[in-house]
Amino acid sequence: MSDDEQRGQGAAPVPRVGGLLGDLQAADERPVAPRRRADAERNRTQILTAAERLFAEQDPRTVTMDRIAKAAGVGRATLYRSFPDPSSVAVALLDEHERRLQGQLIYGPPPLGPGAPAGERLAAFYLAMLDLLERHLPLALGAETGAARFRTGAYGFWRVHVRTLLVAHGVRDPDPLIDIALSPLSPELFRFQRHELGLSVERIGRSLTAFARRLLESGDGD
Amino acid sequence: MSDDEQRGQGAAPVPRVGGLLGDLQAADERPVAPRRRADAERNRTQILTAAERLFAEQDPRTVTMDRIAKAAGVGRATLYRSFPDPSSVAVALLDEHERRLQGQLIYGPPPLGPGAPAGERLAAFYLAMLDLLERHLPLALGAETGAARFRTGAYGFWRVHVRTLLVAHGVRDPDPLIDIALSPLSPELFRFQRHELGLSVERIGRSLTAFARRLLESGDGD
DNA sequence: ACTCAAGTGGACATCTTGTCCGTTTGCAAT
DNA sequence: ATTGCAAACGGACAAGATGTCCACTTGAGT
Repeated sequence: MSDDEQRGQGAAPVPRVGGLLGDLQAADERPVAPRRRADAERNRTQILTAAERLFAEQDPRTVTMDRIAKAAGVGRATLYRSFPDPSSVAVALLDEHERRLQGQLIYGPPPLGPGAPAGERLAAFYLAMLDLLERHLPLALGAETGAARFRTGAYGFWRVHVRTLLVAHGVRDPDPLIDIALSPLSPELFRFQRHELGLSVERIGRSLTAFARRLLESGDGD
Repeated sequence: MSDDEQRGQGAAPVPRVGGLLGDLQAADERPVAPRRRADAERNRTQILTAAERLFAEQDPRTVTMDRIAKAAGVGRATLYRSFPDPSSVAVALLDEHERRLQGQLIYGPPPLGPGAPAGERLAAFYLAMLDLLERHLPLALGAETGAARFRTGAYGFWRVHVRTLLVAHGVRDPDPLIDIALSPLSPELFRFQRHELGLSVERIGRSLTAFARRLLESGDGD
């Protein structure tokens, strides 16, 4: 769960995600420490548990606020108190899993963490994200609906990471390339390749690895 | 409009799009030639005209079947007779504009058409698609909702084209790379880069050009 | 002119959304 | 323990969207 979930919340609070980014943004608000009531905490857990099951069971795009509330055994208004829409529930769930990878990118051993050439780090990042998508595709798809993936804190984190790699490699104008480099990781695209085309994770992974190396080839800069 | 719009239609006919692909699939049904009634044709025109305006005026994701029907001055059931959901209306509109580009890719002069190296053709394709996105972004965004872009006939056409380029360049396992190479053209991504990051079309275009050349560099095969 | 299938559009039942507001409940101060 | 109060809860409501049904209208062959 996000650290900033301890903050007091307004009428329709959007749970902030994205780890480091969220920490920085909420830093000045944290000391107030308005801790959540026990029943609220319990309900939140029920909501997340029920939602994770729902997203896995049916088409993640058809999960509705009403059904989440019913499945969690809470009223609709209670659910709205914590989340503005179904996708933000999925985002909150995904956030837990993404946090580990975020740590590995910064502090972990190469090639995922610092120390390896940019091209190798990008390739390793692709493989790690593929693994994440394979294991949590329903959540990733559920997080797409409503406010797009570009708005999530996690996406902001991936952007910062990829930008670092591009700059380290000496790319001339890195900014437009950031999101281009991230676009092959779209959950919707993964679903298509994986379940409509029937490609294996390994095959996609090999292509992405070659893709990453080609994109950030050692030798020339730009 | 699609050639296959002359076909007879069932209860909730999905207008097929995508030119060549559509033609091939409908080939055996065409000779029946059950031509449409005049009032149906008139309504269809009204629907498309009104819808194009609606998609441009408001957030394309919020355009509803009810509003399209109201704006076109027809009943809801009449609208459902031709299109199953709002996104398929957008797809039909987009299809007209994409058809010209499809022709140029096959019969036009290089670098868009045959004759240029694969990398240059891919770069030219990217630029042409960017131009299309810039001019018809609302429609492209409207076409995303509901059945995803991967299901449209047009996307199938782009896949065939890119696959041709990859094979011509001698890529070992082209199939997983097809959709990876197409992923930077996601309308949602374009909207983000263009209107949230504030990048110019030219800047995105330069990045994509470099990207295409790097991806299909002359010299090595794979 | 006549016939009939194709086409039309109002209406209906269902579902979802977001918010309001009276009631309940946790927690801390007494 | 008791009590007071803000936080939390959840039933209910109005608005709006969806997909389908069906009685009526209309275009186009005979």
